[in-house]
Amino acid sequence: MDIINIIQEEVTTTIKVLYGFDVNPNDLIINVTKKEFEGDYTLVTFPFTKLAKKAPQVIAQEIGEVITKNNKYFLSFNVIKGFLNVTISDDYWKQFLNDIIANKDYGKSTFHGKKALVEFSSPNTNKPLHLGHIRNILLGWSTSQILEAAGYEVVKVQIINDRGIAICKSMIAWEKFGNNATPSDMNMKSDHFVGHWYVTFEKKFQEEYKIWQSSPEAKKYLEEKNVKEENIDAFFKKDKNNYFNNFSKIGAEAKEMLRAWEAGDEKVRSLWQKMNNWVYEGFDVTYDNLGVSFDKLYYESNTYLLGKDIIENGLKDKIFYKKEDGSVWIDLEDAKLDHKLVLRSDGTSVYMTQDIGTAHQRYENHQSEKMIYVVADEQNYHFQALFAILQKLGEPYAKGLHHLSYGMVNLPSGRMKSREGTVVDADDLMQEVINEAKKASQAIGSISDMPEEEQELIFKQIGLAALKFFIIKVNPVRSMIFDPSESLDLQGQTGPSIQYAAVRVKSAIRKAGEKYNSESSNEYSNIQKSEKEVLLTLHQFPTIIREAAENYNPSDIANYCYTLAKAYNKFWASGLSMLNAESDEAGAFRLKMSAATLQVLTLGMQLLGIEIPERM
RNA sequence: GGCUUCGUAGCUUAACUGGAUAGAGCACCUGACUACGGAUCAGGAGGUUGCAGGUUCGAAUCCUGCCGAGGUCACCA
Repeated sequence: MDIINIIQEEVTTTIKVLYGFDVNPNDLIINVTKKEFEGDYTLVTFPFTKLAKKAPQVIAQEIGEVITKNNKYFLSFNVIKGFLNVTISDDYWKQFLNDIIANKDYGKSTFHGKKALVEFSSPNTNKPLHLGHIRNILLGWSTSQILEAAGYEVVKVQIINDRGIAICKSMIAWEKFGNNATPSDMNMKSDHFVGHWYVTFEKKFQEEYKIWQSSPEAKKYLEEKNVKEENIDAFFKKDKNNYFNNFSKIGAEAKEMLRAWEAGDEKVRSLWQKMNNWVYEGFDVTYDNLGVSFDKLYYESNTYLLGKDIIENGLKDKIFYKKEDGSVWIDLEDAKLDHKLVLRSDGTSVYMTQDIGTAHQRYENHQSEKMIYVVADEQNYHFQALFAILQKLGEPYAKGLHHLSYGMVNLPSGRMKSREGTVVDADDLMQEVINEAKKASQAIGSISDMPEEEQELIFKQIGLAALKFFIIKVNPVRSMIFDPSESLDLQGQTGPSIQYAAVRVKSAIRKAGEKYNSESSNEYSNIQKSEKEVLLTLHQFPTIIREAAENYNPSDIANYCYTLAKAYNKFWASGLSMLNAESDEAGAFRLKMSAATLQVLTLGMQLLGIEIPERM
């Protein structure tokens, strides 16, 4: 049984006996004792002063005396103000180590049969993935892993935004300027190829816009809009969308293509198919390199009409209302939101309509209690509204919806802007960190004896560990500044330094071989401070996983892994030898503790999508 | 402007959800490989937790008001 539970139980009954009142065991405040004090766990006794009518230090003293007498696991205690510091006996810790080693799933919860669906990535198909997607994908992936470790059956999905004006822009540009070129003709990764035509479209559009700005038509337009001479530049900058919709030739072509697509025009559909397939081919490579996959793909082209029937029904039930112009709305003021449009006056759907439909469809497909949307915080309001609507519709899954919102990734120079060419490409970035890992590794030379292929694999594992850890360690709610040079760091609070701690253990275990009889670890006495710190940290693992799952927060796992690696490194350097231990018991114990650390680090990092190499 | 999220060392960040002297990493300075892998460890310097009030045994954390930064307020997605 878990020592925290034991403390809770003993303290609860002791309080009842000594002072005659009940406390909820879960309300007790029990922390790991701070390093500067003696003890393993600390009970805070301030909250009991009123009911016990005694000073906190008196309560602590009294409780301490009773529980150390009653339970063999409590070796000793000391009291400082309202803090009762309890030292746990070595017997408990030795048993604890045996338990970890015996249970390869230590830290995970047992499967409880509930299902969680996690949506992440969900890119547009007009250009390649970038740094923003990487944060999204890493959060989605690790959240999925964490939920699974917390006992859920997890379905990983993405909805691919494969239709709309954006992809039409790529298509038009390719058709007009592409001369039927293929990605291999231009020696480009196929999603980058499609992105290239998207950029081309924007460039041509801008050129056209620029020329138009000095045309008679533009002059008339400016007069109509009453724009003053000195504001013209700013006006044109802001008015881009109006130009696109009302004047642009190339814009009209793109819009016409979208219409043709919606009408099912065969030529357009086949070009669309071709472009999208190029993009998917490229995405697959990126996903594969990142080490992520999905269980089910949804395509917007199949789902964008969903939801209309739900709106119709809801209209009958008076959940929605119709305005005179025929548009349909919902009043969300009681949810502290405003009125939201759900159908346009011409009867076509908006984003919200589609999302209502897909949520419904997904529940029908998977019956998942939880549905998690990993989407950047710029859409906070949208998801609040969506969830409120589904609530009003009485959807059975409405209470299990969660928006895993995360902050934008900014560069030291500010926000990424495609127009300014500051978007950090996902493929480039991965390549860069892998190269950096390679350089660093070759400088050390510790794996230079290995076959080149194996080395390359390890460089990749290290580089990706650096990138992934750098991003995941930040709490999702915070927007983060991504400094490329810092992400290449392999030392300090980084993925590679955690890998390194684990790799050293592997090396030591290999060398130890059969040197010690594992059973004799039970005879070890006098666990040292640096050993205890590792044990206490190992002990937190199941709680950390549970909390990370509850809070949908992978950064908890990342920070935990670092804490554990750090505690272990400290032990490693403490002078307590494993291979040349003072006794068989000590060696066996330390080896077992190291193996347990390796096991936990491996699982913890796996939850983040990070692998531990054999050597590095 | 309304709503909303965030403000912690020069920089990137943590704090078990109200607990002890706010903990790390980077950068800077000083040390440690004839011990199991130095991508490490030991130590130094660096903080009025944006500001001002309040709540209480106790506040980075909760409340109020300011200040600053992001996001959002489309018949776009």
